[in-house]
Amino acid sequence: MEIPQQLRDSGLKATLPRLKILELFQHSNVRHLSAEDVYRLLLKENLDVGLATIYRVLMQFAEAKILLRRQFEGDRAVFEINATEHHDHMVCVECDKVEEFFDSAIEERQTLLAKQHGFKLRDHSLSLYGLCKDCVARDHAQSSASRLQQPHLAARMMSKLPKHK
Amino acid sequence: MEIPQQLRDSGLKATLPRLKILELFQHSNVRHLSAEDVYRLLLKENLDVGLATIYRVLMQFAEAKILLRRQFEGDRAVFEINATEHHDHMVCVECDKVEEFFDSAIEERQTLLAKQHGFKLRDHSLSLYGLCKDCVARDHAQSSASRLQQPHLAARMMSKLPKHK
DNA sequence: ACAATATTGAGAATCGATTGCATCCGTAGA
DNA sequence: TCTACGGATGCAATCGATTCTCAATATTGT
Repeated sequence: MEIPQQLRDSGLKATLPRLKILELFQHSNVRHLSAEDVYRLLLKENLDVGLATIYRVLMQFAEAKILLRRQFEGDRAVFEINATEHHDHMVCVECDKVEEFFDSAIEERQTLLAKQHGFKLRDHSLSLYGLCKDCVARDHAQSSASRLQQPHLAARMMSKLPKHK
Repeated sequence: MEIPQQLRDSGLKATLPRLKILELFQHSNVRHLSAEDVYRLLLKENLDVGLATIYRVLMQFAEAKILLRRQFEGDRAVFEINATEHHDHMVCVECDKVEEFFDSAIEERQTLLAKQHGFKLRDHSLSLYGLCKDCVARDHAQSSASRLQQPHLAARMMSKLPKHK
């Protein structure tokens, strides 16, 4: 469907910021984008849309079910287009890559467990955290050289790096 | 084990704030506490510990695996004592009650799926959101009277209430 | 008890996100 | 096509949660 029509169907005027933001999610090869991500991507196209507008538009798109809002462990919120089937996520704690997966066995168990608890299920969120295939391989290559000393707990505690670039 | 010893084993000095905070988690009947929750509970015992200290101590306890940090959908971070078996959560979107559950079938599927993706699993987070048994019952009782008009999408968008009291 | 060192508390600073407001613009109707 | 209305935008101010800075204080090994 045409983007402007899709917007009007949700009761939203077809403005430039909204058109461009939706286009971004439909065409970007990165599926999960934060408000800042969107802001910077639009800047690259010489579109200086205010951050406040981006936050507002993302919120409206989420309300209209055009986008899905996701919140991974401690990280800022990201959005993805709501066009594919339901799925959960594997997040690499090293390179931040996000992979998607679906498992009907897990879905069924969730439904069953909710029922057993008298719980009326509205939504759920399952995320696996760890090292993706590439990062496992890379870490393995490096570790042979400098395996000798691991920083101990106290030292690691002091070195929490910011997550975003 | 004695609390002071438990702290020293983690390389932490047995200070009053730390003792009291750990005690709180061991004895409070509410399992999941935010930093603010801890702050207010300590105030009730006439202990005015600075918020910064509480955030620091909670972080250290999480690093030391004494506490587990949890982050539910959009909400602030909460902590729970890491003494019981691993479990996941059902969160009531109406009364904020948190129930815990465990399902080995789900756990196994997660392990399998990670392996299939070449993913080295470190951690995972599964939360179900919906209405708990009590809130389902309460809503049901009220709905017969005022079922007539539901606020429409735009109106609901405008009424995002803050989550904490 | 003392010195060395870790910890605390208060407030300022940061971070992501939201909001108020004056202005601007998309769109339905003339 | 033109116009006016109401929604949409940008900016700056603000928010709540968390982290940082730094001087003052408390804990621990000796």
